[in-house]
Amino acid sequence: MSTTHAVLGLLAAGGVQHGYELKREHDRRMPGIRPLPFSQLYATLVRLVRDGSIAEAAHERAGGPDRVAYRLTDAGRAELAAWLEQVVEPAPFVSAALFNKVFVALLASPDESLARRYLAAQRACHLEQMRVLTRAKTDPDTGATQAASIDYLIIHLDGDLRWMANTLKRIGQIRAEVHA
Amino acid sequence: MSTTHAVLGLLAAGGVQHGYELKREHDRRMPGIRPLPFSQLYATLVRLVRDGSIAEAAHERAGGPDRVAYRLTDAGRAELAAWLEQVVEPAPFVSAALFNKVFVALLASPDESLARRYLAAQRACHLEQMRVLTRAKTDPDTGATQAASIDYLIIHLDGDLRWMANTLKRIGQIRAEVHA
DNA sequence: ACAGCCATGTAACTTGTTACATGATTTT
DNA sequence: AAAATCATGTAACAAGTTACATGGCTGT
Repeated sequence: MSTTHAVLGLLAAGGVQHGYELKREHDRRMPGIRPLPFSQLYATLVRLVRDGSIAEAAHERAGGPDRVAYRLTDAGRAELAAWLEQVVEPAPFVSAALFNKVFVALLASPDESLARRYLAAQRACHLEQMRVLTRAKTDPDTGATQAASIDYLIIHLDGDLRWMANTLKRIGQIRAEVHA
Repeated sequence: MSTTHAVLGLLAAGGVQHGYELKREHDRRMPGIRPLPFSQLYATLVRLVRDGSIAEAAHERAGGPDRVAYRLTDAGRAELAAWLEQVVEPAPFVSAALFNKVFVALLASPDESLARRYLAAQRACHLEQMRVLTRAKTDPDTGATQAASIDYLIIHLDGDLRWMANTLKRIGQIRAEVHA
């Protein structure tokens, strides 16, 4: 879903491009987003062509391997515009590994010691990652894009830490409910 | 991944159980986690049997349709314990629809107005959801488990809002980098 | 008789992951 | 001559989504 629209966005920004170039530009222009694997990119391109959002613009063999260039179709441009007009609906449910583990830990063990132990270990891990990211943020060759992504990670890491602290306080009550 | 271990956890807690009951207990004991669709549950059970983490314990036809009861194997118990010992490694990359949209909006439009417009709309949507969740949290028949999940959602919604505010301030700089 | 819950599944599809296959050109 | 980079893909699998198929039992 996000890969799809990232590709549409890149084509909108850069005009016509072939797969390899799209991958490179994706990773270069949006550091902080996970690098796009070729296999996924090529699969996405096939789907986008099938769905009519993009079309082959040219086959070149310009002093090298074949390259297939793609262009946005009108349908693709419309699709992209529509996606950008829509807000992301906040999920009514939590889907985070962290959260799941606490509950499964409470289920799996009769007392709450396992959950406490897990929360303590996870806290240490999060704190360490906070330190790493904080250092990376102050690095002189971190651009605004990188900084925005580090910001995002730090904010949510901090959110997790606060949630874990809250949860630890009420772990006994939660345990009782889960085992009810 | 989380469904898998949720099922193992339920079997560890309940000793039991057949598919239907696992689904019911999953949803009842862990409100705040997305209700588990039957189709996904049954697919998960097949995988777990294949991988040796669970085994069929009994086929009953107790005054009703056939039920296939499952039990944890030793391998399953070990797998569950190992999973609970591991902390969740914080992701080095952002993967959030919110984040992606801002960058795609900057790519797709020559100026930053689209990104600004999106951020404003998303902010309104997030604030509204915050209001809904805050109300739900103070509801008298919200238990500790529900409260923990609402807490998680509110904290991360708030994180998003702070990130969006930060990002809005530096949107010009980011735009420049993305188009470089 | 019919609705609704109990219980198990299949099928088709999307998105993403990891690993591998193929071959050409450019750089060292 | 070897290594890196350019370029395109396939295959298999994991996890999750939506929709549909099947049939028995229970309560009104």
